[in-house]
Amino acid sequence: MRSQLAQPATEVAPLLLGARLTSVVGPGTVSVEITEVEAYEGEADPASHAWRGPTARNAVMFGPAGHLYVYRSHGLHWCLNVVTGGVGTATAVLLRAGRVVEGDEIARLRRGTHLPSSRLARGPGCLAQALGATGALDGADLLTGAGPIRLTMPETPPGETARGPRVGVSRAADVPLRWWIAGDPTVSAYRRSPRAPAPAAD
DNA sequence: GATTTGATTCTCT
DNA sequence: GAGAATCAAATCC
Repeated sequence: MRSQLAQPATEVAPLLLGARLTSVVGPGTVSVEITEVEAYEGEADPASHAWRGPTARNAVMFGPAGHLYVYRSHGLHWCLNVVTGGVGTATAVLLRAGRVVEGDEIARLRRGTHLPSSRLARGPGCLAQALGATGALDGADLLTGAGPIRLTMPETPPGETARGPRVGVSRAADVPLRWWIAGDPTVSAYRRSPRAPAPAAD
């Protein structure tokens, strides 16, 4: 499976739709089925953290595929990425949303309120929170099966998928590197970054 | 060394 | 629809 992930993020991203991410941190097991992802193409992608080259924060992205890259956004939220490509290639796939398929009660507990199931993991920060994932998991190997968090590729195609521009990025905002499962209620609504330049007129 | 921004989300108007 | 909350890393002087 690791070889499957050792491809450019743009190749791996659609493959991750329908994949299952399972965390066993804290009080119990929570599994989510990925419904929305975004690809980041490393140093060639101005929207990627790796755009300026290797740093202490993004070091994991330059490592081997199949590891988890976790970073904090706005000081509040944790965001989860699957590292793809080979060593030295800083491509990664951001996990934006998912559907809780196991550990529903635990996820609901972490999210704090009695939300409908479709909102437990809608959005990158919410997904991480539902799984109990934090910066402590940065660099974790998703494929050993022994770690606190692991990834299982889908056995069957997820059905109809859609593709469009990435959410919230201020650079390269119009590049269609986001994939999601069409019609899924857990997919977050598209919101353009307030800092992004106006979209190119037709 | 100080300043600014960010792959966000929630709440109030 | 707009603004606040809040930490760290990158950038600038």
